[in-house]
Amino acid sequence: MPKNCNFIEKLREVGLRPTKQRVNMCEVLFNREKTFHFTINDLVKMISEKMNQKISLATVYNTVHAFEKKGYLKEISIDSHKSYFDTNTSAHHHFFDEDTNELIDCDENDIDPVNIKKNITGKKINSVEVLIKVASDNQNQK
Amino acid sequence: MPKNCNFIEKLREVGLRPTKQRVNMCEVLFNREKTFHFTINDLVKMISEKMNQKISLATVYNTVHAFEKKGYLKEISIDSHKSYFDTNTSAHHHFFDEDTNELIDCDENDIDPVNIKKNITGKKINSVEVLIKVASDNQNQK
DNA sequence: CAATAGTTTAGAATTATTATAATGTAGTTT
DNA sequence: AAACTACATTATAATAATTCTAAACTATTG
Repeated sequence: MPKNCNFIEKLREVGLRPTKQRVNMCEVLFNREKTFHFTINDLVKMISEKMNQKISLATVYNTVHAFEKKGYLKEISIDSHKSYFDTNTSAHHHFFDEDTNELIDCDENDIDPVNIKKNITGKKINSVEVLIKVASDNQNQK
Repeated sequence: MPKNCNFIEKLREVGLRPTKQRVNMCEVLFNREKTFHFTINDLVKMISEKMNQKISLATVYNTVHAFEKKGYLKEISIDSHKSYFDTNTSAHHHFFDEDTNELIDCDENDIDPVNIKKNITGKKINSVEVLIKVASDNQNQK
């Protein structure tokens, strides 16, 4: 079976029509071993290059947000200038390499569960996320 | 002694000239019991109202960033649309109330230290921050 | 109090994101 | 497989957040 079948399936599941652009986007996003972190700009470049075909910025924004709303992508905000998306949508933690501006998944086993002893009264915890900022050892920190 | 003396001092320490606008800003920012979370927009409004005098957006941006660079303010990014600053610059964790869009400091004693068992090799950990998103109990989560 | 170095300001420029409206296309119907 | 329809894509315009600019202003120094 052609490798795109599952993407077409996936798009249909989510209620999106499997158009050429969206299938290309899926290949860039989901056709990989490891989870993948990207900015919208990264993604536009990668799709244009890999598929050597231009894709409109608006399409990328719309489709990324459609995937996000349906839970196939997750937004991670580092600071006001750096917003990433992650193909790993489960609750998990991140390293952020300040030297390379790279976002790296934290293996579930490499960090102990966060123990919150006291929550805001009357509220339910929806998510707990840890961001660990790292940098080269021999360098002044941010 | 006039209440502004310490702000003038503080500004001088940081290498900023104690102009009228900056002293006003300091009053809004630092003249309070509890730590204070705000967006740039919040701050402009508060200064204008409290001091009943207009202040330029550019001045607020410049001065906030000057304070941030010198370590008197800390940026906290919730998602790409919500960037907050915090007058508590020590490493600490936050609750984010998704109902009210309010950022709340987490008391140091209310959360156990985060235990990171394995770091990226060759890198030094600069900061570890936990963001706990909460919402009203009887409400569908984000 | 004059000189100067740094500051404030309005508005222009820039950047990231979203909206728009015309054109195009996937999927369905015939 | 032609044609229909609903949804997509696109270039561009609009909006929003932030930064830049250059002229007018002000705190400090001598």
